[in-house]
Amino acid sequence: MAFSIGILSRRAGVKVPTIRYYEQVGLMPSPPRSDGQQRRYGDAEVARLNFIRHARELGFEVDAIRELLAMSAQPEESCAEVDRLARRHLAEVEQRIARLVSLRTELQRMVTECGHGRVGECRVIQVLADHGECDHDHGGARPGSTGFAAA
Amino acid sequence: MAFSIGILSRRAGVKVPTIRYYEQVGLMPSPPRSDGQQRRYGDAEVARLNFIRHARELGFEVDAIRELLAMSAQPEESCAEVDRLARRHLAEVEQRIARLVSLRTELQRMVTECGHGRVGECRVIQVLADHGECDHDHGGARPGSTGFAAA
DNA sequence: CTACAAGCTCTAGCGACTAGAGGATCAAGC
DNA sequence: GCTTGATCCTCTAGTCGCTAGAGCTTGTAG
Repeated sequence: MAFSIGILSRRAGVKVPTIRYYEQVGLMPSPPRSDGQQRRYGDAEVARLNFIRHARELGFEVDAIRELLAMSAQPEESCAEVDRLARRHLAEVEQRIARLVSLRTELQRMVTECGHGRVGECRVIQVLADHGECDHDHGGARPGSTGFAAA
Repeated sequence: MAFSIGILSRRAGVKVPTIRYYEQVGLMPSPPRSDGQQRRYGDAEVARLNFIRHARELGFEVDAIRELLAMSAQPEESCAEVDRLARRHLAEVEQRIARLVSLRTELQRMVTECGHGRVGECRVIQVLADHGECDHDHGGARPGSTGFAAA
């Protein structure tokens, strides 16, 4: 019935130090201890940890999971808050996708324009160097030199 | 000709503490100092910092930027390495997009299936709770309770 | 009863910054 | 020349979600 943190780890697919970390940040309860101060868990903790793991896999932050867990303890309440949290997270994921997609576009343009010649004519380097707000030219850089290479 | 870190900050669009951090990790050179030990920069540093900022905006890691900067100092070399770095980064971005897209799908499914009733019947909570490896039932949870809610 | 695996606490590290304390310096105005 | 206030300096610590390791104790199987 009562089992160790290692067993819990295997049953829920979460590493032992991570479980202790979750306890520290208040996602998991402080469980009862054995005579020698070792943590003892039951099936409810497996379920809770699975919930946490799945929420993390979906990209929810620890703070959000704390709220989701608190809400799931109030099954008679309206789920409007749960819905709001999930929608907000969805919106964040969509923003990150949009941003990454535009990064991908620019990266693709860079690598397809690269003529595979020398660094001095490399499109990748040029794009990285040219995108700043250097609207006035800083003068005498020879072609093929970015002029800032000394660290 | 020689200007302060604050001016550099404004010209390159990078915050002052970030510039000092870049110096610490070797992306920016240790510049000459004034009599009172304040950093003095020139135009080359503006260009270098713009390069760094743009690479960061494209999601390159600091280690990769260090390599890109070193390569750009060798304009006669082949740009094969530059190309390799950019392509590897592109592949990482594509992986992240793929992962986020599948997250988005699951999140969308969750929120559209939510009936906006009580938490106990909320699809969002159910999906989070059910996805684990709890293939055998943990017994007597009343309908509407996840059975792990005590922290 | 002895190994030794697994547990414990505590501290520090990752990446890329950001924030703040507490003090020095610089440039401009009078 | 002097004062003011913005800017600069170094140093430490915090962010997030873990992960790694040291050094010690406990549990369990043979």
